[in-house]
Amino acid sequence: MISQKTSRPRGRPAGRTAADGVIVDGEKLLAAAEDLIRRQGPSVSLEAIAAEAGVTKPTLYREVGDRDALVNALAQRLGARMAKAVTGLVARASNPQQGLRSLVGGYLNFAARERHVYLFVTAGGTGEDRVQQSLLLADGTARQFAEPIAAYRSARGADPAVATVWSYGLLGALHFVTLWWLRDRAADMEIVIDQITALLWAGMGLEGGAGK
Amino acid sequence: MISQKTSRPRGRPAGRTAADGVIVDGEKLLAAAEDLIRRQGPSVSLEAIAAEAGVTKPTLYREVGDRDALVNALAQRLGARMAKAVTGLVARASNPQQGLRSLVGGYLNFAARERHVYLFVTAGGTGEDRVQQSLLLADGTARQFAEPIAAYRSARGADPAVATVWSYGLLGALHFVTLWWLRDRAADMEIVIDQITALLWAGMGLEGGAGK
DNA sequence: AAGATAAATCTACCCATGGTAATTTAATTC
DNA sequence: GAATTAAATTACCATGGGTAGATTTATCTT
Repeated sequence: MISQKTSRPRGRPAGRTAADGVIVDGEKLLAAAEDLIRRQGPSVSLEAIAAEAGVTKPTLYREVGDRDALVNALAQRLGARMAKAVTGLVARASNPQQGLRSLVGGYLNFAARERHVYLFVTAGGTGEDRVQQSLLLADGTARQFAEPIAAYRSARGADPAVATVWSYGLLGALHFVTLWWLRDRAADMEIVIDQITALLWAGMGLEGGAGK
Repeated sequence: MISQKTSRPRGRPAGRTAADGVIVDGEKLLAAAEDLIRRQGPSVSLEAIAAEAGVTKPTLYREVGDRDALVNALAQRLGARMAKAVTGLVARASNPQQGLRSLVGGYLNFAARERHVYLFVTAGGTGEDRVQQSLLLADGTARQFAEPIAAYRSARGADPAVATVWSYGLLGALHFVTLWWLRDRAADMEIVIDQITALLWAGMGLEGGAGK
């Protein structure tokens, strides 16, 4: 029961010239994909996504690539939006610990609000390279985490080389707790945020002095 | 190019009676599945798995269920083996921090050795419930983590309610770092183990006194 | 002991979906 | 204005999960 929308005529569409700059616009396709995923969950077919955007599979293909490419593209999009929302919150925090708490809370809230898209980009790949698929969203974010961590530690004479591993660790913790919470809703969100914040805060040694 | 093996006759197999107890034995199917996944990667078809075990799809179906059920069953198997291997290591550790380090190292090593099966059970589900699929392996392990964490904190007057969230957090951190390491091999394993151990050790506050 | 029923298995099929080839129409170029 | 290029569609193929029905052997009933 796909939207079916316009069902264009068969050949090259009339009236549009290459000099118009913006062609079919991959962005529009991605937006449509997101929309449909939001409504129908992370298992939508490419056919349905194409239909939602008013095109057909080959066009979707030419524009964004195969399913893995779509997951990739949406991961970047979601990552960017998420980063924007969260950094906004963090900036408004009154102290570092509150900042971390804002980050954690922002992440959880965002994932909850965008549940389906979040799942699509973190577990959506049917592709071969499952490692890559699992880390798509994390990769972008990890780099953003790594820099401040390294800087902070350098500033206090602690080894900054941990930054990459810690970034992936933090994101993994956040991700799993998010999944668990999305599934079970077994605890109040505020409490979960407090608990995971406490873990990460202590883990990064933001409490007292620097590590060895 | 499937093994093809025996190709049994068509009807009910001769000579076997229900009173023999062990029937076709789901365990054998699971072992065969693991074997084939090890050789061919986490994207094997059910058809291939059935063939590897010398049966056909419907039999595999009757015995273990659909693909999600297979992932589930293998997750339990792998989780059990992993737990055994790791607790063995932890038991031999000379002190708590070394114990944690053994756990981390054991996890990473095990995942590396069983790379394909690990990926099959952590990212193998093509099914609907992606949240569930992502947490399959973690669920079993998290319960085992939660108890000692709660006990430890109770013993020092700290709130034991964090145990569940922390368990998933720890496993998420371990999982993501593992995936990152499996993909990039960008650092020496021993160093990665040290780094993630440091994060978790501090995070759980095993260093100094108890939390608030 | 013969016939009826149950159990265990395979063969053959259906159908959804990802991906591609061939086709059609419009714009652009020379 | 014919030839070429661009942008779509329709129609198809291949793979793979899942299932219905056929087939053979064991067990049960009378």
